[in-house]
Amino acid sequence: MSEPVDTAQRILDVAQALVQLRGFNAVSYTDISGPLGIRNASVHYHFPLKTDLGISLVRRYRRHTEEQLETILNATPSARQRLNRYLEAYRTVIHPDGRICLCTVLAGDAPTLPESMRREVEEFFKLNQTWLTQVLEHGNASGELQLRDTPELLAELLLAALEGAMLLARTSHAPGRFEAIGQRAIKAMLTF
Amino acid sequence: MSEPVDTAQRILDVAQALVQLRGFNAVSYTDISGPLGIRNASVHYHFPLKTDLGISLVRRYRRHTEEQLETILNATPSARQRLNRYLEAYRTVIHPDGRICLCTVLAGDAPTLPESMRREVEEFFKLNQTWLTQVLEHGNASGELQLRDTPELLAELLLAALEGAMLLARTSHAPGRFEAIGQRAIKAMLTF
DNA sequence: GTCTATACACAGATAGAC
DNA sequence: GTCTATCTGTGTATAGAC
Repeated sequence: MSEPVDTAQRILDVAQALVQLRGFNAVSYTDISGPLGIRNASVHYHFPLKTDLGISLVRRYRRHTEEQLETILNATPSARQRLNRYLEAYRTVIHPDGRICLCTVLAGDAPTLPESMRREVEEFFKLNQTWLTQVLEHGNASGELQLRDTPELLAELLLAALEGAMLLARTSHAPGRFEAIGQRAIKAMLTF
Repeated sequence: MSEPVDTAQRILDVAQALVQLRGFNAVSYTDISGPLGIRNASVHYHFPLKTDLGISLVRRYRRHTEEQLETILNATPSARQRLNRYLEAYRTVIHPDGRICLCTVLAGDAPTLPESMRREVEEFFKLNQTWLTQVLEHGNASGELQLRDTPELLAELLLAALEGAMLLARTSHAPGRFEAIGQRAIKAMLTF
Protein backbone atom coordinates (compact mmCIF):
# COMPACT_ATOMS: atom_id res chain seq x y z
CA MET A 1 0.00 0.00 0.00
CA SER A 2 2.86 2.35 0.72
CA GLU A 3 4.20 4.37 -2.19
CA PRO A 4 7.77 3.69 -3.18
CA VAL A 5 9.95 6.50 -1.89
CA ASP A 6 10.72 8.72 -4.83
CA THR A 7 14.15 8.52 -6.35
CA ALA A 8 15.07 12.15 -5.67
CA GLN A 9 14.69 11.58 -1.93
CA ARG A 10 16.72 8.41 -1.99
CA ILE A 11 19.43 10.19 -3.93
CA LEU A 12 19.50 12.84 -1.23
CA ASP A 13 19.64 10.17 1.48
CA VAL A 14 22.66 8.47 -0.05
CA ALA A 15 24.33 11.74 -0.97
CA GLN A 16 23.91 13.13 2.52
CA ALA A 17 25.51 10.12 4.18
CA LEU A 18 28.44 10.28 1.78
CA VAL A 19 28.94 14.02 2.15
CA GLN A 20 28.73 13.83 5.95
CA LEU A 21 31.69 11.49 5.71
CA ARG A 22 33.88 12.74 2.86
CA GLY A 23 32.78 16.28 2.11
CA PHE A 24 31.05 17.66 -0.96
CA ASN A 25 33.87 17.60 -3.49
CA ALA A 26 34.92 14.06 -2.67
CA VAL A 27 31.52 12.62 -3.55
CA SER A 28 30.75 11.88 -7.19
CA TYR A 29 27.57 11.13 -9.10
CA THR A 30 28.78 7.56 -9.52
CA ASP A 31 29.34 7.22 -5.76
CA ILE A 32 25.71 8.16 -5.27
CA SER A 33 24.16 6.15 -8.09
CA GLY A 34 25.97 2.90 -7.24
CA PRO A 35 24.24 2.06 -3.94
CA LEU A 36 20.89 2.90 -5.54
CA GLY A 37 21.44 0.48 -8.41
CA ILE A 38 21.15 3.18 -11.04
CA ARG A 39 23.57 5.02 -13.37
CA ASN A 40 25.15 8.40 -12.84
CA ALA A 41 23.16 9.85 -15.78
CA SER A 42 19.97 9.09 -13.85
CA VAL A 43 21.16 11.21 -10.96
CA HIS A 44 21.77 14.05 -13.39
CA TYR A 45 18.14 13.73 -14.48
CA HIS A 46 17.01 14.60 -10.95
CA PHE A 47 19.78 17.08 -10.17
CA PRO A 48 21.23 18.42 -13.43
CA LEU A 49 24.13 20.24 -11.78
CA LYS A 50 26.02 19.21 -8.71
CA THR A 51 25.25 22.60 -7.22
CA ASP A 52 21.53 21.77 -7.50
CA LEU A 53 22.13 18.61 -5.54
CA GLY A 54 24.17 20.44 -2.94
CA ILE A 55 21.59 23.14 -2.36
CA SER A 56 18.75 20.61 -2.05
CA LEU A 57 20.86 18.68 0.39
CA VAL A 58 21.47 21.60 2.72
CA ARG A 59 17.93 22.94 2.47
CA ARG A 60 16.42 19.60 3.39
CA TYR A 61 18.87 19.22 6.26
CA ARG A 62 18.03 22.66 7.56
CA ARG A 63 14.29 22.06 7.36
CA HIS A 64 14.72 18.85 9.29
CA THR A 65 16.77 20.65 11.91
CA GLU A 66 14.18 23.41 12.19
CA GLU A 67 11.55 20.81 12.99
CA GLN A 68 13.75 19.17 15.61
CA LEU A 69 14.43 22.48 17.31
CA GLU A 70 10.76 23.36 17.29
CA THR A 71 9.95 20.00 18.82
CA ILE A 72 12.41 20.60 21.63
CA LEU A 73 10.86 23.96 22.47
CA ASN A 74 7.43 22.33 22.70
CA ALA A 75 8.68 19.38 24.73
CA THR A 76 10.09 21.31 27.67
CA PRO A 77 10.24 24.82 29.14
CA SER A 78 13.51 24.15 30.93
CA ALA A 79 16.69 25.62 29.48
CA ARG A 80 18.74 22.79 30.97
CA GLN A 81 16.61 20.14 29.34
CA ARG A 82 16.45 22.03 26.08
CA LEU A 83 20.23 22.15 25.89
CA ASN A 84 20.49 18.49 26.75
CA ARG A 85 18.02 17.64 24.03
CA TYR A 86 19.98 19.81 21.63
CA LEU A 87 23.05 17.74 22.38
CA GLU A 88 21.01 14.58 21.84
CA ALA A 89 20.12 15.78 18.36
CA TYR A 90 23.81 15.73 17.46
CA ARG A 91 23.95 12.09 18.42
CA THR A 92 21.48 11.29 15.67
CA VAL A 93 23.75 12.70 12.97
CA ILE A 94 27.09 11.43 14.31
CA HIS A 95 28.00 7.87 13.30
CA PRO A 96 30.88 5.64 14.32
CA ASP A 97 31.84 5.36 10.65
CA GLY A 98 32.91 9.00 10.66
CA ARG A 99 29.76 10.81 9.61
CA ILE A 100 29.26 14.11 11.38
CA CYS A 101 26.95 17.09 10.95
CA LEU A 102 26.47 17.82 7.25
CA CYS A 103 27.06 21.54 7.64
CA THR A 104 30.16 21.12 9.76
CA VAL A 105 31.69 19.19 6.90
CA LEU A 106 30.48 21.76 4.38
CA ALA A 107 31.96 24.54 6.50
CA GLY A 108 35.32 22.90 5.89
CA ASP A 109 34.62 22.91 2.17
CA ALA A 110 33.23 26.45 2.22
CA PRO A 111 35.85 28.22 0.07
CA THR A 112 35.44 25.64 -2.71
CA LEU A 113 31.63 25.66 -2.70
CA PRO A 114 29.46 27.66 -5.09
CA GLU A 115 28.42 30.85 -3.37
CA SER A 116 24.73 29.91 -3.40
CA MET A 117 25.52 26.76 -1.48
CA ARG A 118 27.79 28.47 1.01
CA ARG A 119 24.95 30.83 1.87
CA GLU A 120 22.67 27.89 2.64
CA VAL A 121 25.26 26.54 5.03
CA GLU A 122 25.57 29.93 6.66
CA GLU A 123 21.81 29.98 7.18
CA PHE A 124 22.00 26.64 8.95
CA PHE A 125 24.43 28.02 11.48
CA LYS A 126 22.37 31.16 11.91
CA LEU A 127 19.35 28.99 12.67
CA ASN A 128 21.24 27.12 15.37
CA GLN A 129 22.71 30.23 16.86
CA THR A 130 19.43 32.09 16.98
CA TRP A 131 17.71 29.16 18.62
CA LEU A 132 20.44 28.74 21.22
CA THR A 133 20.42 32.45 21.94
CA GLN A 134 16.69 32.36 22.63
CA VAL A 135 17.00 29.34 24.87
CA LEU A 136 19.72 31.00 26.93
CA GLU A 137 17.88 34.31 27.02
CA HIS A 138 14.72 32.66 28.19
CA GLY A 139 16.55 30.64 30.83
CA ASN A 140 18.16 33.81 32.07
CA ALA A 141 14.91 35.76 32.20
CA SER A 142 13.16 33.02 34.14
CA GLY A 143 15.97 32.85 36.68
CA GLU A 144 16.93 29.30 35.78
CA LEU A 145 20.30 30.45 34.48
CA GLN A 146 22.67 33.16 35.61
CA LEU A 147 24.54 34.11 32.48
CA ARG A 148 27.80 35.95 32.90
CA ASP A 149 27.82 37.18 29.34
CA THR A 150 25.43 37.98 26.51
CA PRO A 151 23.29 35.05 25.34
CA GLU A 152 24.46 35.73 21.77
CA LEU A 153 28.11 35.27 22.59
CA LEU A 154 27.54 32.23 24.78
CA ALA A 155 25.42 30.64 22.07
CA GLU A 156 28.22 31.23 19.59
CA LEU A 157 30.73 29.71 21.97
CA LEU A 158 28.62 26.62 22.52
CA LEU A 159 28.01 26.14 18.81
CA ALA A 160 31.71 26.56 18.04
CA ALA A 161 32.68 24.08 20.75
CA LEU A 162 30.32 21.44 19.38
CA GLU A 163 31.56 21.97 15.82
CA GLY A 164 35.15 21.63 16.89
CA ALA A 165 34.39 18.68 19.13
CA MET A 166 32.97 16.72 16.21
CA LEU A 167 36.09 17.34 14.16
CA LEU A 168 38.47 16.46 16.97
CA ALA A 169 36.58 13.34 17.96
CA ARG A 170 36.48 12.08 14.40
CA THR A 171 40.11 12.83 13.65
CA SER A 172 41.23 10.78 16.62
CA HIS A 173 38.72 7.99 16.02
CA ALA A 174 37.32 8.68 19.46
CA PRO A 175 33.56 9.36 19.25
CA GLY A 176 33.39 9.52 23.04
CA ARG A 177 35.35 12.72 22.91
CA PHE A 178 32.40 14.55 21.45
CA GLU A 179 30.20 13.50 24.34
CA ALA A 180 32.68 14.64 26.96
CA ILE A 181 33.28 18.03 25.36
CA GLY A 182 29.61 18.55 24.57
CA GLN A 183 28.52 17.82 28.12
CA ARG A 184 31.18 20.13 29.48
CA ALA A 185 30.25 22.93 27.11
CA ILE A 186 26.62 22.78 28.17
CA LYS A 187 27.62 22.66 31.81
CA ALA A 188 29.55 25.85 31.16
CA MET A 189 26.40 27.53 29.88
CA LEU A 190 24.55 26.54 33.03
CA THR A 191 27.35 27.61 35.30
CA PHE A 192 28.27 30.92 33.74
CA MET B 1 75.12 36.49 0.00
CA SER B 2 71.92 34.72 1.06
CA GLU B 3 71.31 31.28 -0.36
CA PRO B 4 68.25 30.94 -2.53
CA VAL B 5 65.52 29.18 -0.56
CA ASP B 6 65.43 25.63 -1.77
CA THR B 7 62.58 24.60 -4.01
CA ALA B 8 61.18 21.97 -1.66
CA GLN B 9 60.56 24.62 0.99
CA ARG B 10 58.93 26.99 -1.45
CA ILE B 11 56.70 24.19 -2.65
CA LEU B 12 55.63 23.57 0.92
CA ASP B 13 55.00 27.29 1.43
CA VAL B 14 52.70 27.53 -1.56
CA ALA B 15 51.05 24.20 -0.84
CA GLN B 16 50.36 25.12 2.75
CA ALA B 17 48.66 28.38 1.86
CA LEU B 18 46.50 26.60 -0.71
CA VAL B 19 45.57 23.74 1.60
CA GLN B 20 44.75 26.11 4.45
CA LEU B 21 42.19 27.61 2.10
CA ARG B 22 40.77 24.74 0.03
CA GLY B 23 41.70 21.53 1.80
CA PHE B 24 44.08 18.80 0.71
CA ASN B 25 42.09 17.13 -2.03
CA ALA B 26 41.18 20.37 -3.74
CA VAL B 27 44.81 21.35 -4.29
CA SER B 28 46.62 19.93 -7.32
CA TYR B 29 50.25 19.73 -8.33
CA THR B 30 49.52 22.27 -11.04
CA ASP B 31 47.98 24.66 -8.50
CA ILE B 32 51.24 24.49 -6.59
CA SER B 33 53.67 24.65 -9.48
CA GLY B 34 52.00 27.61 -11.19
CA PRO B 35 52.83 30.35 -8.65
CA LEU B 36 56.41 29.03 -8.49
CA GLY B 37 56.89 29.31 -12.25
CA ILE B 38 57.64 25.62 -12.64
CA ARG B 39 55.80 22.58 -14.02
CA ASN B 40 53.84 20.01 -12.10
CA ALA B 41 56.42 17.32 -13.00
CA SER B 42 59.00 19.31 -11.06
CA VAL B 43 56.89 19.16 -7.95
CA HIS B 44 56.74 15.39 -8.35
CA TYR B 45 60.54 15.34 -8.36
CA HIS B 46 60.57 16.77 -4.83
CA PHE B 47 57.46 14.97 -3.58
CA PRO B 48 56.82 11.87 -5.72
CA LEU B 49 53.43 11.08 -4.22
CA LYS B 50 50.87 13.52 -2.96
CA THR B 51 50.91 11.69 0.36
CA ASP B 52 54.62 12.54 0.70
CA LEU B 53 53.78 16.17 0.20
CA GLY B 54 50.95 16.01 2.71
CA ILE B 55 53.02 14.40 5.42
CA SER B 56 55.87 16.87 4.98
CA LEU B 57 53.35 19.66 5.16
CA VAL B 58 51.85 18.57 8.46
CA ARG B 59 55.20 17.68 10.03
CA ARG B 60 56.69 21.06 9.22
CA TYR B 61 53.57 22.79 10.51
CA ARG B 62 53.71 20.83 13.73
CA ARG B 63 57.40 21.54 14.28
CA HIS B 64 56.75 25.23 13.79
CA THR B 65 53.89 25.10 16.26
CA GLU B 66 56.05 23.27 18.79
CA GLU B 67 58.57 26.07 18.64
CA GLN B 68 55.92 28.72 19.08
CA LEU B 69 54.47 26.97 22.12
CA GLU B 70 57.91 26.56 23.64
CA THR B 71 58.57 30.26 23.09
CA ILE B 72 55.38 31.17 24.90
CA LEU B 73 56.34 29.08 27.92
CA ASN B 74 59.69 30.84 28.10
CA ALA B 75 58.20 34.29 27.63
CA THR B 76 55.85 34.28 30.60
CA PRO B 77 54.99 32.29 33.72
CA SER B 78 51.41 33.56 33.81
CA ALA B 79 48.65 31.24 32.65
CA ARG B 80 46.54 34.20 31.59
CA GLN B 81 49.26 35.60 29.40
CA ARG B 82 50.14 32.21 28.02
CA LEU B 83 46.58 31.66 26.90
CA ASN B 84 46.42 35.11 25.37
CA ARG B 85 49.61 34.43 23.47
CA TYR B 86 48.21 31.12 22.37
CA LEU B 87 45.25 32.95 20.88
CA GLU B 88 47.64 35.37 19.21
CA ALA B 89 49.33 32.47 17.49
CA TYR B 90 46.07 31.65 15.75
CA ARG B 91 46.00 35.15 14.34
CA THR B 92 49.20 34.44 12.46
CA VAL B 93 47.65 31.54 10.56
CA ILE B 94 44.21 33.04 9.94
CA HIS B 95 43.94 35.25 6.87
CA PRO B 96 41.10 37.40 5.54
CA ASP B 97 41.22 35.41 2.30
CA GLY B 98 39.87 32.36 4.13
CA ARG B 99 43.01 30.59 5.23
CA ILE B 100 42.69 28.96 8.63
CA CYS B 101 44.75 26.51 10.67
CA LEU B 102 46.16 23.82 8.38
CA CYS B 103 45.16 20.99 10.67
CA THR B 104 41.65 22.27 11.19
CA VAL B 105 41.15 22.03 7.46
CA LEU B 106 42.77 18.61 7.34
CA ALA B 107 40.52 17.45 10.16
CA GLY B 108 37.62 18.13 7.83
CA ASP B 109 39.32 16.03 5.16
CA ALA B 110 40.32 13.30 7.62
CA PRO B 111 38.26 10.38 6.27
CA THR B 112 39.63 10.92 2.77
CA LEU B 113 43.27 11.25 3.84
CA PRO B 114 45.81 8.44 3.76
CA GLU B 115 46.05 6.94 7.21
CA SER B 116 49.68 8.01 7.66
CA MET B 117 48.68 11.59 7.10
CA ARG B 118 45.66 11.44 9.38
CA ARG B 119 47.92 10.28 12.19
CA GLU B 120 50.16 13.31 11.72
CA VAL B 121 47.14 15.57 12.04
CA GLU B 122 46.09 13.73 15.15
CA GLU B 123 49.53 14.34 16.63
CA PHE B 124 49.16 18.06 16.03
CA PHE B 125 46.01 18.19 18.09
CA LYS B 126 47.58 16.07 20.81
CA LEU B 127 50.45 18.53 20.95
CA ASN B 128 48.07 21.44 21.43
CA GLN B 129 45.97 19.66 23.96
CA THR B 130 48.90 18.51 26.04
CA TRP B 131 50.36 22.00 26.07
CA LEU B 132 47.07 23.61 27.07
CA THR B 133 46.55 21.01 29.78
CA GLN B 134 49.94 21.81 31.27
CA VAL B 135 49.30 25.53 31.17
CA LEU B 136 45.96 25.14 32.95
CA GLU B 137 47.39 22.68 35.45
CA HIS B 138 50.25 25.00 36.27
CA GLY B 139 47.94 27.97 36.61
CA ASN B 140 45.76 25.98 38.96
CA ALA B 141 48.65 24.77 41.08
CA SER B 142 50.06 28.28 41.46
CA GLY B 143 46.68 29.62 42.53
CA GLU B 144 46.32 31.90 39.55
CA LEU B 145 43.35 29.90 38.25
CA GLN B 146 40.52 28.13 40.03
CA LEU B 147 39.53 25.38 37.65
CA ARG B 148 36.11 23.85 38.13
CA ASP B 149 36.99 20.78 36.13
CA THR B 150 39.99 18.72 35.08
CA PRO B 151 42.63 20.61 33.10
CA GLU B 152 42.43 17.88 30.42
CA LEU B 153 38.75 18.40 29.76
CA LEU B 154 38.97 22.17 29.86
CA ALA B 155 41.89 22.10 27.44
CA GLU B 156 39.85 19.93 25.11
CA LEU B 157 36.94 22.31 25.36
CA LEU B 158 39.09 25.32 24.58
CA LEU B 159 40.72 23.62 21.62
CA ALA B 160 37.37 22.51 20.24
CA ALA B 161 35.92 26.00 20.63
CA LEU B 162 38.80 27.56 18.71
CA GLU B 163 38.55 24.96 15.94
CA GLY B 164 34.85 25.53 15.57
CA ALA B 165 35.22 29.28 15.79
CA MET B 166 37.57 29.31 12.81
CA LEU B 167 35.11 27.34 10.73
CA LEU B 168 32.12 29.46 11.72
CA ALA B 169 33.95 32.73 11.20
CA ARG B 170 35.13 31.71 7.77
CA THR B 171 31.79 30.34 6.62
CA SER B 172 30.08 33.61 7.41
CA HIS B 173 32.90 35.76 6.03
CA ALA B 174 33.25 37.32 9.46
CA PRO B 175 36.83 36.99 10.72
CA GLY B 176 35.94 39.06 13.77
CA ARG B 177 33.80 36.21 14.99
CA PHE B 178 36.87 34.15 15.75
CA GLU B 179 38.26 36.86 17.97
CA ALA B 180 35.05 37.23 19.94
CA ILE B 181 34.60 33.51 20.51
CA GLY B 182 38.29 32.97 21.22
CA GLN B 183 38.42 35.70 23.83
CA ARG B 184 35.29 34.38 25.46
CA ALA B 185 36.58 30.83 25.52
CA ILE B 186 39.77 31.91 27.25
CA LYS B 187 37.81 34.01 29.70
CA ALA B 188 35.85 30.86 30.49
CA MET B 189 39.08 29.05 31.37
CA LEU B 190 40.07 31.85 33.71
CA THR B 191 36.65 32.06 35.31
CA PHE B 192 35.90 28.40 35.78
C1' DG C 1 66.32 19.67 -11.33
C1' DT C 2 63.33 21.04 -14.71
C1' DC C 3 61.35 20.25 -18.94
C1' DT C 4 57.84 18.11 -22.67
C1' DA C 5 54.93 14.60 -23.52
C1' DT C 6 51.95 11.30 -22.22
C1' DA C 7 49.44 7.43 -19.78
C1' DC C 8 45.51 6.46 -17.21
C1' DA C 9 41.63 7.16 -14.20
C1' DC C 10 37.80 9.65 -13.02
C1' DA C 11 35.20 13.83 -12.63
C1' DG C 12 30.78 16.57 -14.25
C1' DA C 13 27.80 16.83 -17.82
C1' DT C 14 24.98 15.92 -22.25
C1' DA C 15 22.68 13.40 -26.41
C1' DG C 16 19.62 10.36 -27.79
C1' DA C 17 17.57 5.49 -27.64
C1' DC C 18 14.26 2.91 -25.03
C1' DG D 1 13.00 7.99 -15.80
C1' DT D 2 16.67 5.25 -16.83
C1' DC D 3 19.78 3.60 -19.99
C1' DT D 4 24.33 3.50 -23.11
C1' DA D 5 27.65 6.12 -25.06
C1' DT D 6 30.42 9.88 -25.24
C1' DC D 7 32.52 14.61 -24.73
C1' DT D 8 35.67 17.39 -22.23
C1' DG D 9 38.36 18.68 -18.49
C1' DT D 10 41.45 17.68 -14.89
C1' DG D 11 43.70 14.87 -11.56
C1' DT D 12 48.02 11.92 -10.11
C1' DA D 13 51.86 10.02 -11.84
C1' DT D 14 55.75 8.49 -15.01
C1' DA D 15 59.35 8.33 -19.03
C1' DG D 16 62.89 10.27 -21.02
C1' DA D 17 65.24 14.53 -23.17
C1' DC D 18 67.94 18.46 -21.73
